Amino acid sequence: MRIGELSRRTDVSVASIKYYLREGLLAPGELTSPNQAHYDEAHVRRLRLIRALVDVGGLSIAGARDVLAAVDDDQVSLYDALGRAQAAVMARTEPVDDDATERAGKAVAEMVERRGWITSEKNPGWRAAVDVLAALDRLGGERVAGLLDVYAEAMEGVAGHEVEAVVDRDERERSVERVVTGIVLGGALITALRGMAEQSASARRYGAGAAPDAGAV
Amino acid sequence: MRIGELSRRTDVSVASIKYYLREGLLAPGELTSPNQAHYDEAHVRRLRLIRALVDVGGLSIAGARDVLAAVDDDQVSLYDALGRAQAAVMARTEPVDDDATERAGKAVAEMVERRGWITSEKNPGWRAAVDVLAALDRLGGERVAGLLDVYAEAMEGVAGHEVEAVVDRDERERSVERVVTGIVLGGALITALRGMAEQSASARRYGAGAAPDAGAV
DNA sequence: CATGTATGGAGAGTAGAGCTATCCGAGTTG
DNA sequence: CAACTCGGATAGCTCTACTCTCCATACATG
Repeated sequence: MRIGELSRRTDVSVASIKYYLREGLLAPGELTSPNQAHYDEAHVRRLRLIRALVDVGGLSIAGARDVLAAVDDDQVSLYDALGRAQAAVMARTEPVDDDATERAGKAVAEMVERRGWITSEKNPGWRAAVDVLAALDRLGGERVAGLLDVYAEAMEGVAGHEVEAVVDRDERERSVERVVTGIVLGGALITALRGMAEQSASARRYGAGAAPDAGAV
Repeated sequence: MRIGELSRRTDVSVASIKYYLREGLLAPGELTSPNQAHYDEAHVRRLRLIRALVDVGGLSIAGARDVLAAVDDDQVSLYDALGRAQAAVMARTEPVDDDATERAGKAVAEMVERRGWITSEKNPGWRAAVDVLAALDRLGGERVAGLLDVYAEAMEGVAGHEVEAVVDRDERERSVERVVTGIVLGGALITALRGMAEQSASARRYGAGAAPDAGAV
């Protein structure tokens, strides 16, 4: 198919498709003449993946390009893909060096020790966790910070299931794609469900009748 | 203190402070003369909160203004604050109307029914959950979608603890602030810990020695 | 008390992100 | 053969989150 049909099939404007081509998120079609190209089902699929990562997962175009490059590059291991997808979904901050950060670093290291997690300070999540705890420290948010182990336990349970579900020893490319969608869309799903669960928990705790449309905007 | 000291105390540039004043994220200082104003500890605190929401929580300035307005407005209930904070952290998409969305809507409704959650379609999380499941449906991501109940159960556990930790019947304003930081920063913390837990789980499953710096970028 | 630096407030300017529009010469369709 | 569409390149646009400049004060220092 040519670009017009690709656009119709995916509900992405021709201009945007051309933009993604330029930015390297989407492979060029096969040229049949200097100004005519063929696109196939793989392009349809890729475009849907791009929109899912960007619209639903909230990735930037640059972030999406990064993780998609990992999907395409068969030198990239599942571990690397995991790290890249994580880096793409986490807020990046430049490091500060204060007491709060130091205390936060210690708290994370102790938690990892306590739970016996096999991870390192190079994992994007480690840095991000330290940043959050440091910010909470500066704000006096000790009640939230006190839930560190609650959160950690919940994520430990989730992560075990995710790894089982997502990895498949046979097909590398599909596996990497599942890892990426798992991290990005799974994260969005967790956020969404947390919102619903919180509304439910507070309704149950403080009376369902109090605010029937509670949580609506 | 005057604006210069406020800037030094918080590591936020004077120009940015003025911008936050203009955008209504930060209340004006008390004027002692037409071009001289006083700022106090509340301003320091608020600025730190702004930076935490924006830098660590990834909120936009408009999103931060929204949730901070809820903190300041004593007409806003804890329920409303919950909904506003949720809306600010979730990716907003315009609704599509296709088969995938319909199936996703059914899956969410059934899950809510099954678990007996007290929530409604008006909760921002509900819409977001439907969007994610629909995107997974379009991508053939059934393995991730199959974890819906795993995620839901984990979030159910987390939400219970969060509501207990965060709400305080006595001080409304502080409570609202805790709700907001809990949703926004707690969400960032969950994302970070999930990343670490995933690295750990995959290292444990597929051999820790395989990739010592696994997950690094 | 003169002189230099800081201040509040307003407006304009800036850089980057993510498209969108226009143009062109070359195919394709009816 | 006329009207449409294409691939590719470039320019332009809108929005966000600052950042800069200006000016008439105000405070601070010798």
